[in-house]
Amino acid sequence: MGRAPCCEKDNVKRGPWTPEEDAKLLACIAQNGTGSWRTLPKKAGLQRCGKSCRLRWTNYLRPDLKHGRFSDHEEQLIVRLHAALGSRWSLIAAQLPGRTDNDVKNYWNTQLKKKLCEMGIDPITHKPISQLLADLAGSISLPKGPGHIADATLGCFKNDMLNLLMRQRPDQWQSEKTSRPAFQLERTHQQWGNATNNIAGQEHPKGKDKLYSKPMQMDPIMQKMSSDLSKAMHCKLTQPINPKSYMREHVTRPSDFVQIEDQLFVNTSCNSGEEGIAKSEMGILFDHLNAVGTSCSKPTQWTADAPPEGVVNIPSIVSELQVALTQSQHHMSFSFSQQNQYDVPSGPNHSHSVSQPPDQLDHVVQYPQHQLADQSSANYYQIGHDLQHSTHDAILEATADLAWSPSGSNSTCSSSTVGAQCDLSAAVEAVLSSDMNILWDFSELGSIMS
DNA sequence: AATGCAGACAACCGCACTCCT
DNA sequence: AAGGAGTGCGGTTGTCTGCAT
Repeated sequence: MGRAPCCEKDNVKRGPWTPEEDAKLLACIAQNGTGSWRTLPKKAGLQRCGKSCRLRWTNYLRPDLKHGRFSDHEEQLIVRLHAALGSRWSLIAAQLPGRTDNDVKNYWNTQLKKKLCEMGIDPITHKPISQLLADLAGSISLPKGPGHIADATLGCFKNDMLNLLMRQRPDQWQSEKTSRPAFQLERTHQQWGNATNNIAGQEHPKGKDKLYSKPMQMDPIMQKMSSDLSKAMHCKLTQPINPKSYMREHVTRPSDFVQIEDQLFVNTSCNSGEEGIAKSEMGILFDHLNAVGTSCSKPTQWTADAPPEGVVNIPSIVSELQVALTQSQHHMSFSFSQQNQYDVPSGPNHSHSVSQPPDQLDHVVQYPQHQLADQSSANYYQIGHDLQHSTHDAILEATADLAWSPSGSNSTCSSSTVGAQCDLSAAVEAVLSSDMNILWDFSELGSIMS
C-alpha cells in the first residue's frame, strides 16, 4: 500500500520562495516552533506543502546556517570525509557546523569534483587517475600465438577493427595528423559529422561549432556490437542516456575530445542514439572519464605523443575489444550485396539497408549497390564505417579454413566482395585461436592516429 | 541587443526509516 | 501487528544569472 501524499499537490505553490513567504514561515516557527510540518502551512498562511516548508527551513532559513563560500578548511574536510564515507552527505555535513547536506552535496558536485580531477585525482576512489588506468591496463592480457601472418594483412585488419569501432576513415586521420591544433574543432565536427550526418545524407543544421546539439543515429552494427561487447565483458549497462547531455558531459570542448581520443582511440559517445542507449562496453574506462567530469584538464602525465608506460595503451584497448568480441554470444556479420533488398523502416537517417539475417547469424547489413560503386575505386565501402577491401580479402584468406560460414548462396568472397559474407566475430576468434603468429601489438596504430 | 549555453544552487522527488497510536 | 505521520536522505530537476557569441 502506497503512502498517502503529504498534501494536495494541486493546491500548493512550488518553485522558489519569495521573501514574503520566508517571513511568514519564520514568524510561524518563532511562534510555534518546528515540527508538525503538515499543519504548519495552514497556520502560517502559506500555500506550500509541509515538506517544502521543512526543506526551506532546514536548508535555508535556520538561523545557525552559514551562507557564503566554503573555507579552505571546510573544503579539505569535505574531501577527507568523502574519501572515508562516500556520498553520505548528512554525515559529512554534521562535521561542518552551519552547513547542510544539500550545501555540501551541491558544493561537491559543482566545485570539488572538478578540482580533484584537475589535480589528477579520481573523485570517486580518491586515487590518482593514472594509477587507476595503469591498474586497468595491467589487468588486460594480450592474446598471443605461434606462427606468422603477413604484416599487410594484420595491419589492414587492425586498422579495420579500429575504424569499425571508431567509425572513422583512416584517410581522414592521415590527412589531419599534422595540423591538429588548428583543426581540432573542424576535425571534431568532421568526425561526428561523418559518423552521423553525412551518413544520413544531411548537413548539420547549426554549423560546424554546433555539432553536439544534434541527436545522432546509431549504426545498427555499432549498436549490436556495443550490446555484444557489453555482455561479453560483463560490464554493467547503465540506464539509457540522453545523447546531448552525454556529449556535454564527456566532450564539452574539442580539447576534451582530443584528450579522449588521444588516449583511448575509442569513441563510445558515437554510440548515441535518438532514443538513448546503454553506455558502451568501454564503460570501465569512460566511468573514469565520467568521473573526470566536464572541465578536466589533461593531466600532465598524459601527452599525445608519449602516453606513460602502462597507463593506457592501444594494444590493451583493442585487445580488450577483440577478446570481448570473441567471447560475444552473438555473431557480427557484414554482408556485401549487389541488391538493396530491404529498406530500413526506422527513418531517413539510415542510408543502408538491413536484410533478413540468415538462420545462423544474428545481424546482416546489406550494402546498397550504388554505394559500392561510388566507393570502389577508393577501396572503401563506406556505410557508417569503412571496411577496407584489402582487409576483407586478407581476413578471408587467413581464416578460410577456420571461420567462414557459408550462408545460402552468399558463401564465397570474390575480389569485388560482391556476394561475400564475413562473420567477423568468428574471424576474430579463428585468428586468435589459430596457429598463426599473430602479434597483437597494435602499438603502431598510435603513430597512425596521432 | 538578442540568444544560447553552462555553472551554481535552490527546490523537489521518492524511498526508507522511526515513532506513535 | 498494522498503518499513518514525521523525518532523513540521496539523487535529480528547475531556475536564475553571467558570459560568450
